[in-house]
Amino acid sequence: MTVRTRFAPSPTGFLHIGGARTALFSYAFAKKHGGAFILRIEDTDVARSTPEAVQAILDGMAWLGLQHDEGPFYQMQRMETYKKVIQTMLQNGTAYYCYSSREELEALREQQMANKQKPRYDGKWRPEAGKTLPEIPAGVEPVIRFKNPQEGVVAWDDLVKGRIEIANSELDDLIIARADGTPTYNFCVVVDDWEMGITQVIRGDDHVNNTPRQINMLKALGATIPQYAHLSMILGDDGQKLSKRHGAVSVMQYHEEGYLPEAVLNYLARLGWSHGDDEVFSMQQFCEWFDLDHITPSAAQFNTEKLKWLNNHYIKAAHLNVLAQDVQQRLAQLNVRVTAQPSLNDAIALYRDRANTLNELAQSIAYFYQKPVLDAAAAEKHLTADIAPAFERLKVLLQTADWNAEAIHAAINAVVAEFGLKFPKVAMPLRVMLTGNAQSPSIDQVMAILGKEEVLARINAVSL
RNA sequence: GUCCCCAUCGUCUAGAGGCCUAGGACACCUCCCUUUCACGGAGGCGACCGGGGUUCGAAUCCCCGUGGGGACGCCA
Repeated sequence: MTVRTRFAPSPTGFLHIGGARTALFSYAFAKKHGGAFILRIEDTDVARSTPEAVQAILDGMAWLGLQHDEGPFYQMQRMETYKKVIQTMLQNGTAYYCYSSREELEALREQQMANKQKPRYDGKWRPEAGKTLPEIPAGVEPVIRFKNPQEGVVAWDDLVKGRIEIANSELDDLIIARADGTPTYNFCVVVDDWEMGITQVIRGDDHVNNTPRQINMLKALGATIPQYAHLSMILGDDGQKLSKRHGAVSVMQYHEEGYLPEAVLNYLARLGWSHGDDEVFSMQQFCEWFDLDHITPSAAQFNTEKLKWLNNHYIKAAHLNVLAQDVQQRLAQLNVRVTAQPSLNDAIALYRDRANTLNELAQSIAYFYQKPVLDAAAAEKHLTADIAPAFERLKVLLQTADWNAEAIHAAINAVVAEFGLKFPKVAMPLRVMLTGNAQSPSIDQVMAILGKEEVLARINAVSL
């Protein structure tokens, strides 16, 4: 059978890191088996779903390059299908109307909690052979409930967690359609997974408890039961659960902060999945290697430091032109206008090794295009009066030097020799005058890129 | 409270009963490279939650405990 997986987010917020990993694994599983990856938007919660969130999810998926083969399907556009199925269930007795009010149910729940019982529907309106149902109250719009079996167990072999068995006595009759007639999540999922021919449901393990209910409904509909793989959750850097209030960030924020999608993808792939000792691999390699057997069942803590390390790796490996295009925009955001000279590509080539993010890269090379602000501590330490004579001489030599790193290096060396200094005694002040900082790549290379005119201007701007 | 799940270095993980003196990666520390800072290279520190079984042999299997997490919505 052809593999068909799906990613089914609800558009109530941005695509966060946990959702992105779920999507990645679903995508990779489909690719690995030559199957289809389907995107389905679960927007049946009309009150909380927004078109902005839909767009945010689409943007996030696009940035990561997780392209779906089918969809996006929107559940709100499939109402007729759901209603048809509900009618069938009402007719064959696997679903029924329930007139219990919200207040009634709330009171029931509280009472059960007080008695240290698991809160659940009491089955008041559940039709049974020989049972007389209460009189239908006036003015109450009924909900529709699924008539869950009361005996036996539901079991499945979870592809990540192994066999899970839950007694039907633990389950109650869940609502499949609201009083206003709109179907609810658990029901839509069942109908969609069934009709869309999903073969492996790969999702977060907060859905484990929904699985037995869904299986029961699938059985009631005579549908084929897909396989399930429940992924454990991703914790924040601090080990705390990620939530909207705490730590959860959009994948697009990683874009804004200067992470490459390759790095995020590679990092996410290794969060909960492994292929021996392999750490760095391409998306293509991942899709060839991916399997459900090597997914860890336990929760994983996000580690930004490792993400940065990977991002640095991909920055070092990226094509210069691709980096230049991106960095130019980031510089523009910093109000730095990139000019033809100094060469942006050269500046990036010089700095990429030390940048963990593209933002860092942009910031670190901004001084090529705008006068540096001298770091006070560095200036005090290195811009001392005693080197003034050496710099007078250096200016003369630079004036006539061929403008390449070797010649510049030779010029500095000549001054160093002439004044009996050590190389850093000249290099460090130069560093501060030209870049504003005490750290930079080889100063001769920096100078070569900056250009003779600008180098001399910056040296002259400092009075020793 | 009830049900379900989870448990190897600080973090991500390898590990499918002997290959484990528990391997790799990030982080951290030391040294090398060096013109500073990085990059790179070489080392180092550092873990099988506890207790019982099963077995000739257990990080790996079973049970109990402990700890963590999830679910219990007319949310998804």
